[in-house]
Amino acid sequence: MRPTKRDELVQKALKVFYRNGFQATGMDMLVAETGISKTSMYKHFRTKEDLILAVLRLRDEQFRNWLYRRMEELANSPRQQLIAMFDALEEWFSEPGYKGCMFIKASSEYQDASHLIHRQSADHKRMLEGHITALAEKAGLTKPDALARQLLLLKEGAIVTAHLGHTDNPAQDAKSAAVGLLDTHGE
Amino acid sequence: MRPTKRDELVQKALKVFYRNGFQATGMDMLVAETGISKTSMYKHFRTKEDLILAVLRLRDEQFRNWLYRRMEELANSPRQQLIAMFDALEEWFSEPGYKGCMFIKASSEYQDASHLIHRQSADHKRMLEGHITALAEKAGLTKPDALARQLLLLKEGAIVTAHLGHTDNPAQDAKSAAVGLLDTHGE
DNA sequence: AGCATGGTGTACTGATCAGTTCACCATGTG
DNA sequence: CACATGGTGAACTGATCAGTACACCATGCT
Repeated sequence: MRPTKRDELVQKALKVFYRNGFQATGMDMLVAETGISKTSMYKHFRTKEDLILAVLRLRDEQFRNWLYRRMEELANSPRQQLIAMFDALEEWFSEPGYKGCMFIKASSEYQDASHLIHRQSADHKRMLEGHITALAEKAGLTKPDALARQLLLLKEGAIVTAHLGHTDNPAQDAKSAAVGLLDTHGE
Repeated sequence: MRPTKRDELVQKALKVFYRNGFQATGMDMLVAETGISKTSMYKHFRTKEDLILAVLRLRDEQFRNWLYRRMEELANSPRQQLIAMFDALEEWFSEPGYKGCMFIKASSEYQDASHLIHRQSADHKRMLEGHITALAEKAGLTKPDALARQLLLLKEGAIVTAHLGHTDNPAQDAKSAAVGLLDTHGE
């Protein structure tokens, strides 16, 4: 099961969905942009929704790997890594074609909390929370779970603010706030 | 120019768009749900986009009025009002049918930063920022503009987190963080 | 050789999309 | 009375939507 057409499709569909939105992207556009035949798509995925779920799974893996790695590269101590999260975010925001968080957008387009796409987006956020909480524990901070949730509020806020684009550098605003939070959470 | 069919349409369309999303709501659904004829709609608005822009204008007015008033009702001093913003948010989040921020969703569905709908959403956030900054100034806090931006990051983060629903009480998490921030911003 | 696997291209279905057309109706005001 | 204003209903256009049907092709394994 090596690099198949299926994987190629998911990777390319990820880019198109990210650039263009989920509902706004039709299967015919996917055919045009990926060069993969519609027949083939529907052999691998029963519905468009199934394809989107696969895309979100890939994006989850991609994003978490990237963020965790980048945090480790930018700082050594767990405490500094938590802060470095916002420097990593700033890098992301300044990439050309930045269009916000795929999971926030997915939950905006598939609003119902019971919808699979919505729930899978929530799962992604939960996994992030687990990682950040663990890091806060390793840093020996008080109330690591509450702190992690607060840091992630800053992260989500920065992500949507960067997309709205009405503010200069939300990542650095979030970073300053995070530094303050870490101070009040002791050590 | 008193309560016309036009206003009625905008008010009812607001609810349908909020509940159902923008792209996912067709004009025929609007006819069915508002009881207003399609002919009439297109007499008042040249396109669906025009209608959405009118809906967003109403929502902006509605939301800011509600939030500012609620902050004043819940607290007296400017400083306490800033903190009360998060109690107001908690009330909002726990309303049945809460589906996140209409402007974040609008900018998710109309991603391009140059799109009118996207820009009008950014305008809404800018106006909020102006108000909160002024309040931070009245509270005599240091760096009121930076503080306002940070508080609003917490607000946006809480809004999307409450919609994703993977966390218990993001409003109170945000409030604790806000209290911490206010402390570091002196007085 | 035979045959399965995984892919292609094209044309189609029925539904739905935004938007238009046209004939009609109720109200109020000159 | 006449006539404008603001509304209705229903049928329509042409495009696009998700998904299907069918005939075909290339590869590789046995």
